[in-house]
Amino acid sequence: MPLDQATRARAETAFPMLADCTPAFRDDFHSRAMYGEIPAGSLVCSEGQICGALAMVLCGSVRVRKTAENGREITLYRIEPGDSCVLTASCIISGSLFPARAITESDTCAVMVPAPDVTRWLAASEAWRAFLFGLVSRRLTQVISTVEEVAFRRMDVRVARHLLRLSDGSSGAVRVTHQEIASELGTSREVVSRILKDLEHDGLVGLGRGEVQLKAVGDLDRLSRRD
Amino acid sequence: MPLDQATRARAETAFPMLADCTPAFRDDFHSRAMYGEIPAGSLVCSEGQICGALAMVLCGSVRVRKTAENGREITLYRIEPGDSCVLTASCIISGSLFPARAITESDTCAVMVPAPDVTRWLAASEAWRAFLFGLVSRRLTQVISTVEEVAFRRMDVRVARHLLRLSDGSSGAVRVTHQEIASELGTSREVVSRILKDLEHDGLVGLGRGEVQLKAVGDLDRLSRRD
DNA sequence: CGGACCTGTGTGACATTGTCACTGACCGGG
DNA sequence: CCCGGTCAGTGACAATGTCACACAGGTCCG
Repeated sequence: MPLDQATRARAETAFPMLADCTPAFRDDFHSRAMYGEIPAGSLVCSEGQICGALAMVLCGSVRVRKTAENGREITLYRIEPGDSCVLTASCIISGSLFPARAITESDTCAVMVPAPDVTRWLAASEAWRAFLFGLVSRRLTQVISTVEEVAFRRMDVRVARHLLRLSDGSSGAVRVTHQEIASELGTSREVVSRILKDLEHDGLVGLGRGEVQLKAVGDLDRLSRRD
Repeated sequence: MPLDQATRARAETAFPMLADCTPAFRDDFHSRAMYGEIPAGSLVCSEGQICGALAMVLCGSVRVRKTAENGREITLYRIEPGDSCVLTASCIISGSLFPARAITESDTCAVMVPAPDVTRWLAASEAWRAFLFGLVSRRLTQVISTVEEVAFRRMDVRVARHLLRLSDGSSGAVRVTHQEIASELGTSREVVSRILKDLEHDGLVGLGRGEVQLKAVGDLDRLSRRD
């Protein structure tokens, strides 16, 4: 469905580029973009797929992950409000294949732009070019920092970081299973269990079925900054 | 120095985009681009630097790597003839900082494009847009596959792959130190030494100071495809 | 020639992480 | 209540990372 007034406003809040661009482009954008909602757990884009539209996320989040043959998986990055799937963008523009899987983590709403418009605006609008390149550049930087994490960081540090990210840095309980943490970080459930047990032993967290209580956020933060 | 006739030809061979584009753009490109040579071992771009020009490589190669606090390092990807440093490109266009270090591995020659022209052509030339997005897309895919390697692949498999890459898949000796392999793969010298000793024991390779002889390329290839 | 010195490699001990096999604890629905 | 599914804990062992140190092959220079 095309954009109503309220959705236009939300889009312009999430994507400041739409406020800074020329009125001509903005009108064109709003006349072509479609509004869509995607329930949690949907497969947005799968390995090797050719993408037909660019999703610009307004609410919810999408996890882009890579899965190994043995079932282990790792999160490459997340697409959150104000973001967009650049891999999709790259694939649209370069015609190449999508090298990972994207799955909505929560109910997600987005503005969808058909592929032909994505390329057309690339020629027509300075703001749109800057927007897309900004996305790609940020994404590349994010994936590179993922490489750094995986290659150099100790697993307890990575678990601590992830817990803090989940809790927004505040104290309290986080609802998450050991398996979910393992999938996020690209390791196995047993390793996460072991590390959480150690953290519990040291009083940094408390453990319950499907939840982790952050007890000493200061210590967790210190741990997460090690090395 | 600006491009002479021979260099123009080399550039068009390495970058087919220059042959497929409009004559107007091609002329513009050749009038603005500069030819440059960079000796092996030069630091092309360092962490956090703002890039002033886009290098399009004609010969030689550039290794882009990330270094950890403890000195370990890993190769993110290589820029080889026909490639260009997209991180540079992204940084130019989005004005962000370069998140890694790029060092020439061998004497490298390249065509340099000043940053203002990079953005100007982005508006003016369809071929240039397709070229840049293609680069970025490929690069993102490469870095993602690096994540996959690091997160999921066994180290002996990765060492075998790297040796085969170095030798172009043929038999014979490769001049490389254990430390160099370790830096390439993001591990430590001791681990590489241990794995090479095992490979030697199994008759897959022979070892000498600063060199590895590939003795059973078939077996190495089989190992490199495991999992 | 004989050291001083540098780079490259080998090795043992130990910590961390990954894998496998199995156990039991919790929770919802019949 | 029992059953089946999800979730977590554990021990054993393999693979990898880290540290400390030994040693071997060169180069340079007195």
